[in-house]
Amino acid sequence: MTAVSPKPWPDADPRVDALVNDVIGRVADKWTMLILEVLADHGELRFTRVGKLVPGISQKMLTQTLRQMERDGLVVRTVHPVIPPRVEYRLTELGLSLGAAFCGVWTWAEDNLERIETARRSFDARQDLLTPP
Amino acid sequence: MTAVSPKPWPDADPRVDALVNDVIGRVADKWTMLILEVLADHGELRFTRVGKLVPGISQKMLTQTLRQMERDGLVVRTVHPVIPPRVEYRLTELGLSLGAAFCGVWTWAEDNLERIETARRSFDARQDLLTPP
DNA sequence: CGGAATCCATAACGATACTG
DNA sequence: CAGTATCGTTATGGATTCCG
Repeated sequence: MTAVSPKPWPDADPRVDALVNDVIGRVADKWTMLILEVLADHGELRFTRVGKLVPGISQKMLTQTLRQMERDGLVVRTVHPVIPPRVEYRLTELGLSLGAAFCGVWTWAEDNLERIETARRSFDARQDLLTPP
Repeated sequence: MTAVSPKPWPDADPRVDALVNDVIGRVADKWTMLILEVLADHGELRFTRVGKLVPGISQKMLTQTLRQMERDGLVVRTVHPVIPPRVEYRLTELGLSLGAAFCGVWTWAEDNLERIETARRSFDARQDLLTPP
């Protein structure tokens, strides 16, 4: 992590804001995060292996998400010109740093899972009181 | 942040994993993050005011996202029984802690915006080389 | 003012089939 | 094995209208 501004929320400039939001939108989706995790855990992996390590992902989304991540400079794709083909994926330094940044969110989610589920049940119970069919 | 496991990536249990992923999937979307930010910045806000502070959000998504956040215990919704109606939203302690956790991702995005854009341009340029119509 | 309800376009995704 | 291509479905989100 490089320099951090002193304010609790980093920026107010709407232009930077929009870009940051765009980046986050691309980076913070379900599959990207899961692939990020397995690559951070296992280092370099083959295409099929990544697919097996990410629970419910379809082959289409696997390809698509890996391409995006490659485009964004989060992973490097290495093609070994052999038959059958062998393609390895690993995180770049940028990808690793993103993993580190997201680590806080993962632990937050873990730490607060029950709190959230309790809140949901409570909320849903309140809703049911207002609509008893 | 409470106790953190020693490993670089927090968990390997597939069940917890799935739940965490679910929570992250809900919590890490575009609008939730933006609303989280404006509420963290401004404290308590009225419905319309939040809408104005979040750049391109539609009224539908504003309502929907705020409801979800309320259900998850991230915000509290206070209705003042006056006319015209006055409804205020503010972050709970849980919401604030999520904001703090996401701060790392925001600063990461800010710090690496240019790196990502450079990577994208480079990637796109490489692609164009392979398909010159 | 703060929504709820409806309609509609399109983007996202999964399943399937085919290829080098 | 590591994809690409196509199709059909579902989910998502904007625009609009109406209501207490």
